[in-house]
Amino acid sequence: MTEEFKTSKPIYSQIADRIIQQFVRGEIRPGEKLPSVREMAIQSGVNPNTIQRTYGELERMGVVESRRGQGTFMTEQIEMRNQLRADIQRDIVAAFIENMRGIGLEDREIAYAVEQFLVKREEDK
Amino acid sequence: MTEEFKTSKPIYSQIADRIIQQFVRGEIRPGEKLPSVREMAIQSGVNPNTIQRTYGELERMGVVESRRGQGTFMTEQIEMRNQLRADIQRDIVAAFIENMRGIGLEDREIAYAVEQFLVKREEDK
DNA sequence: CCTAGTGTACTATGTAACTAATACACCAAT
DNA sequence: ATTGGTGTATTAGTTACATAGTACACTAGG
Repeated sequence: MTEEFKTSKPIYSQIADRIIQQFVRGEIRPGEKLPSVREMAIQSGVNPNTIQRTYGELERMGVVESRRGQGTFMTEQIEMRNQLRADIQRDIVAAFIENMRGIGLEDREIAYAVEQFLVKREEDK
Repeated sequence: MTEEFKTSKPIYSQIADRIIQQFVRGEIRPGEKLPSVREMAIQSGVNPNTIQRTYGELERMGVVESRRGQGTFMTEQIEMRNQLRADIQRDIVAAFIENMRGIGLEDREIAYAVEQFLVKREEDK
C-alpha cells in the first residue's frame, strides 16, 4: 500500500496526522503497539528516518511512548483522546471561521454555508 | 509595518492570499493599481522578488495584469470578484468538513460546533 | 550467552522551495 | 535623449525535507 502524500506538507507530519486521527476515532487503542519504524516505513513506502521523525514528533506531544528495544506504543492515558479531539476541533473551527471572515462573510452567512454544504452532500448520496 | 508571516506557508503565497481577500472584500477595486514590486516589498518587509512571485501567481490566475514600465493592476473584470469568492468559499468549507470528519465527527456535530463557536465568540464581545 | 528486533544517533547526499542580489528591458514624462 | 519608475530575468545562497547508509544501545526470547 504505497500511499500518496501531498507536496504542500512534510510526509512525516502527514503520517503523524493520520495516526492521531486514527487514535481519536478509536481505531488505535490506548497502549496499543504501533508498527516499528522499519515496518511502518515499508508500509508507507518511505525511509525509516522519516517514520522516526514522525514518532519523535508524536512523543514530543505526549501521544506515543517509545521504549528502546520494545517498540513505540500509543499513550496509556485515556483522557488524552478526548483532549486531543477537543484541541484539534477547536483549532479546525477557529481556522475555518477566520478564513470565512477573511473573505468578508458574516457569522450568519458562515453558519448557513456549512448547512448548505452538508445538505448538498446529503443529496449527492 | 513589518508584518508577521507563518512559516508553514510561502510568504509570496500569504501575500497573494491577502491581496485576493482585499479584492473580494471590496477594499481593492477592479482596475486599481497595486503598489510596485519594490514598494510592496518595502511595505511587507520582504525581497522584491518575493512580490514578483506573488504578482506572477496572481497574473497566472487572471486576477491581476502586469504592464512593463507601468505597474501591476487588478483585473477589470468585475465578475471575477464573485467568482473568486464562490470558489474560495467552496474550498474553505470543503476542507473544513473533511478535517472535521477526519476526527470522527458526524454532520450534525459539525454544524453544532460551528454554531457554538459563533455563539461563544458573540459572548466574548 | 546469543540472537533478532527494537529505538536511537550520526554523517552524507540530493532535491526542492524560498529568498536574495544584481542586472536588464520597457514606458512615460521631462 | 535622459531620467526615474516599472516589470522581468538570471544567478546564487540558505534552509527544510527526504533518503541512504552505518553504527550503537537496549529488550525479550531462545
